[in-house]
Amino acid sequence: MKKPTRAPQAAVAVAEPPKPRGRPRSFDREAALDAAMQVFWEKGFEGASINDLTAAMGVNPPSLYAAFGDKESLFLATIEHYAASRSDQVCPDHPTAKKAIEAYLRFKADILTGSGHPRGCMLMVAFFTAANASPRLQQVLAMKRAQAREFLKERIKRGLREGDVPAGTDAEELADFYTAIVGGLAQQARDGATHRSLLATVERALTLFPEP
Amino acid sequence: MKKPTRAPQAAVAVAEPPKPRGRPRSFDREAALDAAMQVFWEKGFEGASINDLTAAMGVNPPSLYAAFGDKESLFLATIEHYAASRSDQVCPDHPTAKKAIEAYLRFKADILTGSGHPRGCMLMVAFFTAANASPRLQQVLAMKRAQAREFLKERIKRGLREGDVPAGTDAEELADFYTAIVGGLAQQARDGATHRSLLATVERALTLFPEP
DNA sequence: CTAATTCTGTAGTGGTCGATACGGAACGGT
DNA sequence: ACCGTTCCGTATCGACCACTACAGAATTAG
Repeated sequence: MKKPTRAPQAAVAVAEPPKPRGRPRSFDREAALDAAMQVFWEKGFEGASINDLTAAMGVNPPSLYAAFGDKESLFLATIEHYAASRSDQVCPDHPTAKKAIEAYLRFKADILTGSGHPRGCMLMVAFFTAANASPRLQQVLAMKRAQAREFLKERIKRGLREGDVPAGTDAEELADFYTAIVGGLAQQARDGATHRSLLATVERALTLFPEP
Repeated sequence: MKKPTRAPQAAVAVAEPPKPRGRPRSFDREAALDAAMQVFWEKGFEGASINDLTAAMGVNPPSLYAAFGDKESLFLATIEHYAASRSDQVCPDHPTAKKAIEAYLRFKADILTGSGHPRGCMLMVAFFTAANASPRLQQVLAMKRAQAREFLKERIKRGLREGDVPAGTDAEELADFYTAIVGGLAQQARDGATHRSLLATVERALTLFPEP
């Protein structure tokens, strides 16, 4: 992607933008994206109107459309923003599958009841509020859900290879179980459950993780 | 509510309707309600338009409004129809709390993946698609959710009294856990999970039901 | 029969939806 | 200074939303 040729005087700054020519944008794109994420997180995809979004972002409709495209593109951008800042933050360097999944569940419980943003999981809200959306959007959301399940499954499989998960364990089935736990936590968090209540369910669910 | 006085000639038929006077309704109210339920179940409250509903019910808008009131009233009627025909069908005569909850979970798994209606739990779809709805509607939905949790909690408490649940068991916490399981099952079913997969999760979740 | 009543279908109502046309403002290049 | 470019704010656009006015059809009461 990088063309080493043609670098006129930019000897120092590599990522320097080539100075856009027209009138500069009067708002912070990342801040506006974060505001849009909060609206979608709270009201869902179909439940959030352009009016809601522009009000929260402090931007007029033409600026929104110029910066992000249509409503669906903006939503996809907020999904990536959400995944990058929340969903994909699990560090993978836990010694055993059980510890990795414990960390994953605790991390989820933290986010689901965290302050400074709406309750529950944005991807789950999106899932249930995109029934009339385009197949493209539904496909992206389905992929995100499948990724979460895949993360659990692959970590269990690695535990099987490394011996910290007893042989004969059904990785698919165990991943399904903990995926269900995460889904249940997300729903209860949306319903107003406390962080403490979620952690209790996490603890209980972890007690039946198979050990050698 | 009943006035024993003034019963002219209705000696035999007690529930006989007093023969309405105007033009008779040209559609079956229960069938229309069931069709509306399917639409709301699939698309959610905000996602289902009056157009979708009238098309599925085979009825024109004025007939819909005359028979059910506004959209929210129709939705509340479908919620009751759903609860009466699906959610409230658990027979309570199981000898132990574990068996009762096992039956409850298996029954949920059956409904969530049943044929002849959309996947997943209508109440959960309603929950996530009523963010902009009236407080009255949100309150009704919250009550329905609380009832499900209460059913589990009370059955566990009864098990504690009758001795089939070991003393010291935290009924609140255990009920929260199985409520999360049900929520997770509902989400996975909506996502296309098989009945078999759901049953596997149910089996796994039941293995950590405390026994004396 | 006529009158009263209740439902049905047509054809809309005002309001909000997502998305835009347009003219002026703010910038860099020359 | 002047021009091309890009963004901003106003003021919409047609489409769809939940909902209904109205007139005629179907029934019962008398």
